[in-house]
Amino acid sequence: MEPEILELESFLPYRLYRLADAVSREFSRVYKDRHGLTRPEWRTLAGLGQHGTMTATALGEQSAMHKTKVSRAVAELERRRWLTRTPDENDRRVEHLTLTKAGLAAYREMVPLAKAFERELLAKFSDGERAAIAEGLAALERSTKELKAVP
Amino acid sequence: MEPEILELESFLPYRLYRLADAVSREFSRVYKDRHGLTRPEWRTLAGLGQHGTMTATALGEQSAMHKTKVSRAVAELERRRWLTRTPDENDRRVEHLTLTKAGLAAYREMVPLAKAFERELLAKFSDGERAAIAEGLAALERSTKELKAVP
DNA sequence: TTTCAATGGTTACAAATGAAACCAATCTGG
DNA sequence: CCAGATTGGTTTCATTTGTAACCATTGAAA
Repeated sequence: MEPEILELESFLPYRLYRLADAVSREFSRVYKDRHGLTRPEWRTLAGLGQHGTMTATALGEQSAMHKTKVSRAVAELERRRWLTRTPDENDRRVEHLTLTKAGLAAYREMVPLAKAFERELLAKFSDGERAAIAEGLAALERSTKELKAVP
Repeated sequence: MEPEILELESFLPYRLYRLADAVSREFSRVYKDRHGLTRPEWRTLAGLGQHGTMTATALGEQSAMHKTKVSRAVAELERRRWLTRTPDENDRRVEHLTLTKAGLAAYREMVPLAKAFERELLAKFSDGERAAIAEGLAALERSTKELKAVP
């Protein structure tokens, strides 16, 4: 029996990784060039901007980050005075995180840039392609959720 | 005018990154658990297994890795005696990389595992979903190629 | 043919990451 | 009530990564 060959270019994990890397690298310029944020810091800002107040654990779940990443990102944003921590009344292990005025200002400045980035990216496609992207990603996401559920 | 909010969960760069991270993390068990390879090392092995002989530059292009990653991965695989370097006859800066018997054996052992992984992942979807995934990814890839062409 | 730019590849250093240990605080079962 | 397990979050350490500088060689132009 003939030894098999794997075509890397069409291998799903590789394709996804490469795609994400390219898109995400390009988008990182928006927050890196502008404010010198790292990706975890940007996600933290985005999470708090979107939800108002969150705990570190909730942030980690929403934005798919390991708790050490969250911890470090929060520390840095606090150092910049972009967020504050408020201890929970009932459970003193928990802190509630909220953006300060400065943090909120940065968030509001960034949102339109993020949306414009996405819009421009999607503008290149036909309606059919956009639909395929939406359906394809949704299907893949469904399948990775199962991965998490089982282990 | 109302300040805008960005829904992170539906933001394309974030979705792609999360997806790639989940899939690629899961797949990494195949080469990490088995042989303690890093992702660049696995890709190097895959590239050489697929093409027989390549230069480091070609490897970097094919598998979308920065040249330092390639350099380090090659050094490690050489240390394991999974590949050898042959200086180019005409240009002494260039080296041609080839898998040794041991490297080839590892490659051949891994290919079926990789294919099985992909097959199982795709088995969860309907024909329509698989078609959407194929079309959607292809469209996205086309668009990121443009990104590279322009900068 | 000498000089200067470009190319293939490696190395040094700083920053980002992941794993595991850790510290409190809280919850649970006996 | 209290010993052990669990949870929220931080820290430490080793590994991985990215950037930039670097070395050697080759190519191109004057």
